[in-house]
Amino acid sequence: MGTVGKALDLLDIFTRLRPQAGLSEIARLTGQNKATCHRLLTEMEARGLVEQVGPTREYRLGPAVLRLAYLREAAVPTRDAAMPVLQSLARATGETAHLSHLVGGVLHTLAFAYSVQHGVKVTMDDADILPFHATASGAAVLAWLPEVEVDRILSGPLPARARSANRTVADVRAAIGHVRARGWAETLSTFERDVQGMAVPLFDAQGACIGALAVAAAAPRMTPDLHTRIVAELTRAGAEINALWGGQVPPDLQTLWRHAA
Amino acid sequence: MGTVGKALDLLDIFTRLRPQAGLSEIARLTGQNKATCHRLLTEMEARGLVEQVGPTREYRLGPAVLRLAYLREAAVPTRDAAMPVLQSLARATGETAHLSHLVGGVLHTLAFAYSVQHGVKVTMDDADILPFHATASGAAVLAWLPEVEVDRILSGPLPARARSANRTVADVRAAIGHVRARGWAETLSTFERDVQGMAVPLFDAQGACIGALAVAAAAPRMTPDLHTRIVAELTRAGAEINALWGGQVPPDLQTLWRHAA
DNA sequence: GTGTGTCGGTTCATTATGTGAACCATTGGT
DNA sequence: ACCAATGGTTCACATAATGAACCGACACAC
Repeated sequence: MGTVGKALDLLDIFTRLRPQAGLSEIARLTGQNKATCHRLLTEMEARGLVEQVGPTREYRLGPAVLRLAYLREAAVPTRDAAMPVLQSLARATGETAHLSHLVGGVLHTLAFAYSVQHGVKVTMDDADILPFHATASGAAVLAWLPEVEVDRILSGPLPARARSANRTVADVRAAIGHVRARGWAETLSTFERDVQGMAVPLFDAQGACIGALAVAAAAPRMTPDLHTRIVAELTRAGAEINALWGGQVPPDLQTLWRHAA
Repeated sequence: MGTVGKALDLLDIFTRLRPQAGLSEIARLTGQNKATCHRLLTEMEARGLVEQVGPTREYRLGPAVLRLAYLREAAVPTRDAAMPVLQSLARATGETAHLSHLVGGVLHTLAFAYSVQHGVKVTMDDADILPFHATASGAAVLAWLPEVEVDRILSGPLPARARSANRTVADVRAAIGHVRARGWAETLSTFERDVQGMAVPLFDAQGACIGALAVAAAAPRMTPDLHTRIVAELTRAGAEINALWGGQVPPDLQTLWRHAA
């Protein structure tokens, strides 16, 4: 792996639960040498990608990332464009809608919208990581990813949540076939108890799968009627976001969605 | 310079006017070898920091920067915290208020707020770069930056705008003294014609200057009365944002601001 | 006080990694 | 058919990354 990759890997240790970390801690978490970490962090600090804070000299993400994000949204307004669709999807279904993005082999929450209809709702957070093995979004993405990518992802370590749900790689592979034939993915009480997730894939201009649009419903209030309504709204919204993003939906999937709506 | 620094420098070529660029163009703009650029870009693409788009294979900022920005704002909500103050400053003065951040020796717009009072207003954009030599924000930052930093910045090339305004390094150095003695910076029709800017510095928890809060007023409607109102509101808002951010304002500056308000 | 464990940061011999001129294969214009 | 771009690749070479050992500072235990 190149030096730049190592440096960028250091950024992944920052999460919502661990917003900052000391030098030794970072070295321990990444398995890199302390001196190496120090050099890489110093170099990133000079560009504002990370910054040191307080007398403990802990590192955290720096202000430069904000600037880059503004420029990205100005150049390609994925979030701004999708937000209205996401909100109308949440309103139409009465449940939580969310959008996830595939970046570097990991599925991240890009945006979400709640419905005001029910007091009990599935809650989310921006930048959360979604496990492939146990979410509808993950299944939707896997189903339309090239075989080699799927292999690479499934050969990785199974996250704790997937193991506890007794989902093996074979289970996931079997599910992929169903998902592809149906045009959307569904999971029941796997990612979280009492959450029913349904998702459709999103594509880029070259027809490569780059993420998923999903509805996360509170399982106790699911009915056959609500289920069909969600499928209809989800496929419609999926087609809409793909159109807004300039995504190229495979023709067979397009017809599946047309029949679902 | 290290490899990581070179890689991150490549990101700086993306601006609002040039949201994407081809490989050869990037190599030309950065002065790096084409093969080097390609390797660095490929490595950054693997982490989603940049992405390639369309049949031209041009590069642009990738989706990973959004995730990093969410995590940054979640960890240290600079923008969210400052936004209300910025809006009330714009409302109280009837002019445009904006906030800039010093990152990697460059002053970037972090946020801004317009007043609805007048149809003619000074307009801004997120992530814009402010020249030190010809803005109130730049002067405010220079006035409270360590001498060595000031030297480093002023020894750099003068931007075209500063030259056209006939402002030399000596001019700027002289101005710094006045700014420091007064507690706030002011420029008249320098950054843009018919724009009067006034700014106060912002500090981090260690008392280091990290940015500026400014009001950009339409010069034609400036009156002595408005001028004193802006100074009062600006210093009050400056103290407030420094408090919100946990910034340590130098004691002598605190007293200057108290007398101005 | 004196050990013992951290911490952030630095040094420097070793070597892995990055470098870049020259090279393809394509594309688009003349 | 030619030329001048483009994005991307190769490989001998040299620069830049590496990491065990080190430092001084701090905090806690005894």
